[in-house]
Amino acid sequence: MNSNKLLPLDPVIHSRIRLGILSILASVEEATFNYLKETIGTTDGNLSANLMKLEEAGYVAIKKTFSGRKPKTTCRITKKGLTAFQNYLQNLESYLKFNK
Amino acid sequence: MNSNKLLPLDPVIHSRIRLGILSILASVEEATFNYLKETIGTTDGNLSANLMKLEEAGYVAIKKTFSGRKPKTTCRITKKGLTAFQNYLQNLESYLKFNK
DNA sequence: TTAATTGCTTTATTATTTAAAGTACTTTAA
DNA sequence: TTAAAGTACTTTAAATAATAAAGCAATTAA
Repeated sequence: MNSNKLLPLDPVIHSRIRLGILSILASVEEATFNYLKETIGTTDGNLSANLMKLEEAGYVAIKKTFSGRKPKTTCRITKKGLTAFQNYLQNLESYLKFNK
Repeated sequence: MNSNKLLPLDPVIHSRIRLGILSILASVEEATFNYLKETIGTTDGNLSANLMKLEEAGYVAIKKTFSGRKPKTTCRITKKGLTAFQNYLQNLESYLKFNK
């Protein structure tokens, strides 16, 4: 038995949408709103709200520019976000490898 | 790039408490209320409510007996619960191994 | 015998998620 | 050229869920 306590999971990260956002941003340098939406498989409103939550936590940086004449939202993970994400993954292991 | 779509995560399982319950029960044959409570690190009320949710979903079976003269709640994962849990873990990999 | 403890469940508060509607344009087509 | 449809989001409101606090029915200890 390697583990007998489960570690806490950062509630800012432990939501399907936000976990998805961070998983993607941890591997991809930066991503657009639409890329995130399609890859995660969610709605505009849900993604918008969850991005704001991650931004408030300082886990992602959101850049608003224009692509031609259309608004464009680009997101990247911050250093703080990456650290938090890595810590989340580490704690998650206590669940996945319980008793292993 | 191995993956470019994130798979859905069963909402009955994707909660810290319920994920903890299933992680433990998947490895331990059966567990008492208190063992779960201490291992997960939660309160009585929270554990009680989440166990009921898992029971309603048919993911865990709850047995109520007496240990001497005191009530005792013992939980085990059902076949349906194990299948759902394994599926959850498989889908979770699409997050953990994104772009890997 | 009364106070504390155990082993839960129930209720109420707060937070989160989801869906729907709204805003501010841009593009296409009549 | 203007009306309709589309894009790219944000905001609001409703449904769900999580957490904390209070409650209950005993048992055990002082």
